[in-house]
Amino acid sequence: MLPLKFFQRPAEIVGPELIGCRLIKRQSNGQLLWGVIVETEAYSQKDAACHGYQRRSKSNETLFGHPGKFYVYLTYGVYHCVNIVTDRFDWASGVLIRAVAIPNEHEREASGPGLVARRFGLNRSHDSWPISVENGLWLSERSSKSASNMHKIVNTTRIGISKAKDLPLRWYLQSSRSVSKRAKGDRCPTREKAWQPEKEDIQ
DNA sequence: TTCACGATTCTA
DNA sequence: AGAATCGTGAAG
Repeated sequence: MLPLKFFQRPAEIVGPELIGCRLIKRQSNGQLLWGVIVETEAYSQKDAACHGYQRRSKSNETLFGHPGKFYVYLTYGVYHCVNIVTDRFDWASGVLIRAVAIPNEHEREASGPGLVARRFGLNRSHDSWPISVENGLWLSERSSKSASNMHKIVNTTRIGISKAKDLPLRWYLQSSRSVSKRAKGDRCPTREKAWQPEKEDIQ
């Protein structure tokens, strides 16, 4: 379990460090569903693309709250997006989880924020949930073997927004085929070369 | 009450 | 490239 301290830092610091960490959910049948985070984006109050930009409301309240919680919202009336609240109380900021690589599942099963939420069964009812093992929904650190510092992390601009689109606040694991959209000129690795999570990654 | 707009995904 | 889809916030 990642310590609270981890989240009590600016989103642009937490964003890239979340790459390689695991998203874990205890399902109703008792089984663990988990995957490695391979793509993230950072948002904070000072940037125009952030939900908390100059506007506090019922729907984005969690983003202004304490770090270490999930901020889940509905977009396009259809898809849910999962965020991690970061930094400090009363300052809207968070990291959007854009893609997760799940062992023994299709590469693109959770390739995109809406698909991540769908696969993990997350929706508005999970909004403001603390990240904790007790709640059955948490994050764990990078494994020593898996996606980590020895893998290249690409830093590029965010996706699907109209405002502040030039800020380099998106990060992804270059060697993963589960990344939703790659930066211009970055070719998707072949299955042979690509990194992928393995069962042994979990402790 | 009305209207425009998405932190998206899927299909052509 | 374009449509689908609906909750939310701002305007009238």
